[in-house]
Amino acid sequence: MNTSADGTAEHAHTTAWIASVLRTRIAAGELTPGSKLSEEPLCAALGVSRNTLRQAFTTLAGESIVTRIPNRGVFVASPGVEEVREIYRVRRMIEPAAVLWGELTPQVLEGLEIIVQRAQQARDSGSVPDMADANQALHGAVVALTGSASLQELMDRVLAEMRLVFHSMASAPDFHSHYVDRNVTLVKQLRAGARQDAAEGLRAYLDEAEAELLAHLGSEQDRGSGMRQRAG
Amino acid sequence: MNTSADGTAEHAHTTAWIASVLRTRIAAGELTPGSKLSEEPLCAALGVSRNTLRQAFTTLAGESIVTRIPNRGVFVASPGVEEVREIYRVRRMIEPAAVLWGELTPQVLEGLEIIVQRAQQARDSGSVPDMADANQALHGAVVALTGSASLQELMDRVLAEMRLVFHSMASAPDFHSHYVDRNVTLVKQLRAGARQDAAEGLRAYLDEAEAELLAHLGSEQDRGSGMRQRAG
DNA sequence: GAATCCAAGATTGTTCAACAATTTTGGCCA
DNA sequence: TGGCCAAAATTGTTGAACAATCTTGGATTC
Repeated sequence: MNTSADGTAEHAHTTAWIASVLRTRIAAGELTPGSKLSEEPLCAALGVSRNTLRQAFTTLAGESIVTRIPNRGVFVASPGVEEVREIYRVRRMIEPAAVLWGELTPQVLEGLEIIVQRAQQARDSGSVPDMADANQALHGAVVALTGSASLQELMDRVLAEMRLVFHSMASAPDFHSHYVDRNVTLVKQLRAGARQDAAEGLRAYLDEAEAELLAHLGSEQDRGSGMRQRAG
Repeated sequence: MNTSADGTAEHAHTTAWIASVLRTRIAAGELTPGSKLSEEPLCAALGVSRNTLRQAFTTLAGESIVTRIPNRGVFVASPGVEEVREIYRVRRMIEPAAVLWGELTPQVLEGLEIIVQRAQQARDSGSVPDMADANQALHGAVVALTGSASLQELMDRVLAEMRLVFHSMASAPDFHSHYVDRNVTLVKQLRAGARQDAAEGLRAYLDEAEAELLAHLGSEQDRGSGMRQRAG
């Protein structure tokens, strides 16, 4: 019996639906990194069979949103130091590449401009979550310059993993406010067609952001429940 | 009852095993692009239950090796013109990026050198498959310069899709022989530390290769059984 | 009291049989 | 030939069952 509530769930969609529900809950921080997703309770809570839940698990594991340990269960991914390094390895490649070789149409530049303004407003009103959102939106839009759905998907996964990193931190200081101006500069350079400068500035920003995040992660050690992912 | 034949198949591995078997058969061209993977016959052939086969399908669909159409079944991916364009969008970003910003150790350069020599030998002996292999190995090794497992995984998927493109072509002309020298030049430039030149040459090569492949694909039209993927 | 070992219980991985929903097939009719 | 419809085949999902593995709690030993 599919969700009779609002309608859209005929036949052949419940697995994808369950995967999407879990994805959303994890992204929202309801299911915290490292926590176990036991089959029986979840089946009952979601109203699906164990088999379809397991299939949804397979989907999420493929997206690295969840970690499967044979015979032990599946856990919300809990990215640690090594995963953060990998995140920035990816970003340091594809973001500058997008800036150097992506397509810069007036419409796209307009979109970037709007996002940067949103970030400035968020900083003015002191809203850290809004600043984080705007920052992610901006860097996602940068990768969109490539016009590639695969790269966009990879970037989305990377940004989702970043959110997990933030969710797993006991204290979440303001990582974003002093990067707003850098983003303003980036967009200004793009508007001026200074791709080379934009790419270099972007790489410098990514180096700094990685270092700052790693420093905070190192200082926080392992207190809190979030057991780290085993090293790759 | 898992494979009792050679041993390694205790508990909790058959889904991954099945996925790997299918992956291999598709890569080898035994299962041709566009062909349908019906559940019942495959279950019988592989000796697994319908449920685990379906789970393997979910894994492969996540890797874009297979296309799932709700209520119709799963089919071996059959990349067409649009997919080829996407492949080269990705490659035109991450390969030059790897060349510009990857880590160039002497060991890695040595590895590239060896691959290029393999390509030259393949050309001398006139073996098109060996040339194709060497070409893929070289470009995979270029992406490995990034040090990023995620980017490597993306590149592996892209190269696998390229193989599908070749498998779906009725006639497979020699796409590689006249690119061997270009690859030699690329490695030479890397050895000399001329990253900028290498990146530009690489982008030019990718543009040419894409154009040539698209031209051949366009001339071949739709004869043959391989129905194209529906447009994205 | 702390550490070790072991059997009972719980959990995961897989199979099987069933059923609803949907698609495909094959024949009938105009 | 072309369209229409019921029968058959196929997919998506469920529920119960079982083997393998992990976890737990207690008894035993030092």
